[in-house]
Amino acid sequence: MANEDKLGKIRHSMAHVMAEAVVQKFPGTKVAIGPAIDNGFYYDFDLPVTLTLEDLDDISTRMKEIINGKHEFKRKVVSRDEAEKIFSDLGENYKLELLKAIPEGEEVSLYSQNTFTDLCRGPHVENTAQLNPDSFKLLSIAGAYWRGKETNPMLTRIYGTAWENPKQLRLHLKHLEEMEKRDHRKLGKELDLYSTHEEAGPGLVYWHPYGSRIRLAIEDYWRKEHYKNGYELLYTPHLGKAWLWQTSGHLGFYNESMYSPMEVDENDYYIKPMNCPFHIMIYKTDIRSYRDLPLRWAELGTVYRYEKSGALHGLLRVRGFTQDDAHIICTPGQVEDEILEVLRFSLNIWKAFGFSDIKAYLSTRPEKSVGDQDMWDKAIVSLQKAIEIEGLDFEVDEGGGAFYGPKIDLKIKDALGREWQMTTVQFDFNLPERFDMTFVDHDGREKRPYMVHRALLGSIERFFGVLIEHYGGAFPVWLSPVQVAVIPVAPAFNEYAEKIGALLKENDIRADIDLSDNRMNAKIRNFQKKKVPYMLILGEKEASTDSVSLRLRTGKQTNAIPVSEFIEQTLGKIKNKELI
RNA sequence: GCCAGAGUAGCUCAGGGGUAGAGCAACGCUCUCGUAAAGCGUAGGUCGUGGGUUCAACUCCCACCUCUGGCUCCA
Repeated sequence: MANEDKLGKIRHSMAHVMAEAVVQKFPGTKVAIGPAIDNGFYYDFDLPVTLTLEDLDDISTRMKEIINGKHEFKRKVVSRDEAEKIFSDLGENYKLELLKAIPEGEEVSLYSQNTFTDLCRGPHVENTAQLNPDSFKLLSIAGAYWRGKETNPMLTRIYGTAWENPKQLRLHLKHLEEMEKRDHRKLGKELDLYSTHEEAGPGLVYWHPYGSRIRLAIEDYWRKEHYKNGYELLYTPHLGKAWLWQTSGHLGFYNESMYSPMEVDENDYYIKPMNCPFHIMIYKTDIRSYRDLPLRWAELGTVYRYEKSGALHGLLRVRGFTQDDAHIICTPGQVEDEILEVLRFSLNIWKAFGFSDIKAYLSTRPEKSVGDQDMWDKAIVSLQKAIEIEGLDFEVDEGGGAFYGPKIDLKIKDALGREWQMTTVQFDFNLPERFDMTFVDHDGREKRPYMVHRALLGSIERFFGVLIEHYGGAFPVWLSPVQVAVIPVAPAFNEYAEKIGALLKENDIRADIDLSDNRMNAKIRNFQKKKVPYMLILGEKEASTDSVSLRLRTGKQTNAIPVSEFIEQTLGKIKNKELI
């Protein structure tokens, strides 16, 4: 898109202007790379000082001056030797390294504006006059490894956002504010949904009563759908002896994500980072016929993985989580249908939770991998076919598969347009081999089944985090921890409130009855802050006519609804998974 | 794990080398109330943990833990 190109040029040019400002302000700074990114730009610096947030203001001010100076962006093609001389004179060793990485035969170009020259392929705007000094903002300072490698030195990265005009900038800043408001960590506290505890172990989630109510609603629905779609549900242990993990290969290739073993009766036991080996143990308790296949076995399996401390993030990145895992074991001939079925099933579930903007990513064979080429090719074809039949947008991630098989990942877009990787459907050519899984085919011969791993929601914890942000805490009725708040207008009507509350509970509606000595207005405010979808206000009028006065969290109110009608209506909304 | 910033009452936050402050919440009393906060009062903190400097540290210094923004990694 032409517009995107234009913004890209603006952002990339902003990065250069920022680099100039930083180099001017902090002589001795070496510059690394500074690309345009979604919504803005960044630039990585090797600075002689550490930056503070106040420095960003100074840098912005200097940037505005540079922009207002109406400097031309000049492009110059130079020979490698010339470029090398320029950057070694400047002492820009990062640029020299980048220069060396440019393939032979490719043009080496420099871009200069005002006092700053950068090794850059461009393109840029023609003149800083085309940048608006009031449509960018420097946002944050962060550390970043040179070229993204952990062993390389840590550089200082400054992130900024830049737009064509101040209005667009304002809109974007508002969007950022909205994201902050919906942050699941903030809402998790405000709505009393979950907590984590440093003294009890970081990255481990404690589900509070209201969070648990939501989780139960999710899991109940999940189980029902799985039974409906031909799955059996399993429960398996949390620990397994080293033998299991040796056989599966996890001790070899997954060791650094696993918790240290504990010794029991002179054996090493490991807490599970994955559920698959356990499902395979169940598979191997019997001789399986082709008539038994496909087997679809699902489990809400809680796993523990060691994550680097800096990687932990609210519910989205934790050390203990429950996967909505399943393994499909089938004949090679069945696999195509099974994949299609998984995809279809998955899309239905996403729809029920209110997500319909979904994109698929197909990952193919990486260099280091197991299994013969023919199997890989066929598997990839069946994955792609399924994506196409379901009419999903997709991208191919060449070589992005696991070493044991190709996969489809689904990324879902939330209400704010952010993509989250949740569903994963992965072929496994490794475990059936390692565990010597077999089935007896038509011809009486033992053959190797295909195995497909899949997680729909991914993990309950992460899904919950995304769900909170998607709805901004205002969950659809069927998921709301409190579906109905019952509020008497005065203590004299407590009895009627209790009667109505009991009736709701009898009908499996989650109701909280507020008999505190708060005034009615305060009660409404409290429930409003908890984003309870329905509030029933009960006083003389209602008690005498066996009715309720309904207030929605939107503020809308309807008076004198007969009790039975309200219950029926609410049950209908729950069943149809309506927002409110 | 790495770079930077932060950690003060249940929550949100102020303060600052001389014995710790507000609002909300909690608790008690009064009020008996019609669609987003009634009034008054009481209680609540080894100022993240450990060490150091100092007559004196919540404040300054060091180490560690955790959180936040990133990098790396990923459900």
